Amino acid sequence: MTANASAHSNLERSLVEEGQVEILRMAAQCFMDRGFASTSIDDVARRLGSTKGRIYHFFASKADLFFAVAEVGMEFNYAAIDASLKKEAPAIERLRDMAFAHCMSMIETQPYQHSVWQGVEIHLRGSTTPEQRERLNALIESRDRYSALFKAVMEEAVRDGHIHYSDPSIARQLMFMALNSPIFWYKPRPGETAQDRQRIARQCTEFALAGLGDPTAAKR
Amino acid sequence: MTANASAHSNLERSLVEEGQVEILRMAAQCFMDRGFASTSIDDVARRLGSTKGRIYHFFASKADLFFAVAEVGMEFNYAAIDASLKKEAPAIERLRDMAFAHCMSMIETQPYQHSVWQGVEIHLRGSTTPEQRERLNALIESRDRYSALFKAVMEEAVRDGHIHYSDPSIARQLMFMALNSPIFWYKPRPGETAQDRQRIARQCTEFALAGLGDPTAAKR
DNA sequence: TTGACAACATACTCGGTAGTATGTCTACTT
DNA sequence: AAGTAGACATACTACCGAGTATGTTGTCAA
Repeated sequence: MTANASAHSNLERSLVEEGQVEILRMAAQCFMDRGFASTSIDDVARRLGSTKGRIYHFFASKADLFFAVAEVGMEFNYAAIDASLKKEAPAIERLRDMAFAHCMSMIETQPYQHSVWQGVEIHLRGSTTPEQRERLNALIESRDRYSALFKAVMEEAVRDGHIHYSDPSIARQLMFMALNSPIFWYKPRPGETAQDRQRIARQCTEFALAGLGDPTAAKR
Repeated sequence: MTANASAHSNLERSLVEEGQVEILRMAAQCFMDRGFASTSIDDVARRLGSTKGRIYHFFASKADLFFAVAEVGMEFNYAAIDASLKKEAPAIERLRDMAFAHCMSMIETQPYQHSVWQGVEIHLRGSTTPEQRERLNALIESRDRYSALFKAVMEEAVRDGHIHYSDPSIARQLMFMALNSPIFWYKPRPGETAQDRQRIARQCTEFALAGLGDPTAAKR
């Protein structure tokens, strides 16, 4: 817990000026709890024990704040899978590591990831103002690049004969769905350890790998 | 398509007075496109080519309309898996049929199911007024009973040694996540046939079954 | 034919919320 | 010591959207 938590904090600090970090954290919590549309700036301010003024001093608009949260969330993900991605190992092994790391990121930065999800959903429905559209497109692009990292490794694992499926794009959707699912149902338990979270991520990963046709998956 | 579409229409007609059906359909579309919170009653009215008056004549509030949509959605699901549930066959076979039928229901009544999902999410965040709370609890209860139908069959299949996993509740979450996922990424294609949708549902089903540890799954 | 009611449309109220304008205090510079 | 700027708080505006109150029109019963 301490290792990852501090890693996240460092990343947060590197991305935004100190002082905005707390705002982002509380905003992410609110967006997860009530959804973007139902969250008022005053809600976030209340959670901060401050007022609107503080938020609007740093962020131009509600959408601006939201995108900041989502972008930090994506940074978490890139950082999480980085080591596994570069590892020298068979594709199937890299894929498993990336999947696990991704899933752990979903669990340990859940509020941020929930905002990322909402951003993607908003994009799918297509309802946005022209100005926010650009920022949203950038987020989606980031998400696509991230997804492509998995795509490449998956294709390699298919060539190696370790996984197989009919429609690759659907397969990726299903894999991410399994790995992302803790976003929706994970709830930190009092007295929970890092091992507990790892067990969750492991089961999600094995489920996903097995779903992709890896015969060695879920044999535990 | 015609068979299922008419089945849905019949169910819709049996559940609500004729004339409300069109309202429910358009409302479901709006809720899917913009989300519950961002959908205004005027949006729904515009989609209907009418005004607020028509909607408020039949539904007491926006929340009332939403719950009506979600409840019809759940009725679709119960109806969809009914035949598979009663079938005389090994548990693993019933499970596969139920999973497939459920997934098809997600695809073919997508807007309704998206509302069901949102309802569950709203419940998870816990933010609602006391009055709507009761109606929401009923929806969640319906969802839980529905999930329990799968739980029973899954336990039987485990006893038969056809599937296996560590945490049953997580396993069920993951299975539903895979089966429900078309809610989010399915988009009807022009000129699409019922077979196309079945192919999608089949891949989701095989992914889910394989994820649950069924060694015969995804062997196609 | 006339009333009564269902199925809407029109016109309005009113609260909540995004965004703004302005004030205040502190720290730091020179 | 005075000036400046950052980091907020306070007070206000303007609008949007849920809900309501009140028409209007067609239909059907008696």
